Amino acid sequence: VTGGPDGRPPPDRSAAQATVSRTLLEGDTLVAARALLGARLVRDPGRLGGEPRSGRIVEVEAYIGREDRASHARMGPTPRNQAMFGLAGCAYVYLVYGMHHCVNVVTETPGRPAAVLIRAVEPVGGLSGMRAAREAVRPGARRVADARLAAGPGLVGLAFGLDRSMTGVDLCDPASPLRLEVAPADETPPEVVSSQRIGIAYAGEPWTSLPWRFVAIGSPSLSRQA
DNA sequence: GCAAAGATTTGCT
DNA sequence: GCAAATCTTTGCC
Repeated sequence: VTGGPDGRPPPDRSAAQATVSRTLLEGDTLVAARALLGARLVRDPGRLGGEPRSGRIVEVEAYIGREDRASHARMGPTPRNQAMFGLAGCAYVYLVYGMHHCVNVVTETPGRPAAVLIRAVEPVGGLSGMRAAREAVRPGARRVADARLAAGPGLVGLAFGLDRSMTGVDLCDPASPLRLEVAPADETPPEVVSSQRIGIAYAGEPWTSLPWRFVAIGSPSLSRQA
């Protein structure tokens, strides 16, 4: 290893885990959605404090193109959804029902709106921070099992301290405060099953029936039974 | 300018 | 099983 222009050694990134490849996310959204199962969602604490929060992605949904009547991109680019028309690998975080923040991974090429909604994560690290976030929103609420801390799209946002300011963050950059890391090399890839997307009855057919939801079979952290 | 519904979660009936 | 919480964005007047 040679030194940098200023003579100092380059920063040591050998300990950092690799992030999900942008090339993968720039391709077919259904392929990317399946591939994201098993990957890790990681949040550096920053001003939130505590240890880094991380978890294994176990449930996702695909939203593809302007023609998808269930997609936020169905009415063309707007201030809210413009991230979906941007660079693959960036985050699109939106507020739903006035209280829940949900995070998507943008896919495909700029100009064509597509994204993968992260619907559920199996907590791996930083669980105390996830519990603290929950307690801050609902003081005295019933205590849930560790596996249920991020078992739904709104809960992922809460557990990882996300809001719309995270929109545009590059999830493929190892230096980002929020990123996607590949699964440990010794981990067996999850067995995957697809089914209909949830909560999109307004879209009508054929959109409501498309099998664009993917879950890791047997995970205790799914938003509902596979 | 205003009314309506939403890629949800929770707790009570 | 059902309705409330909560506020942004969209659709129509």
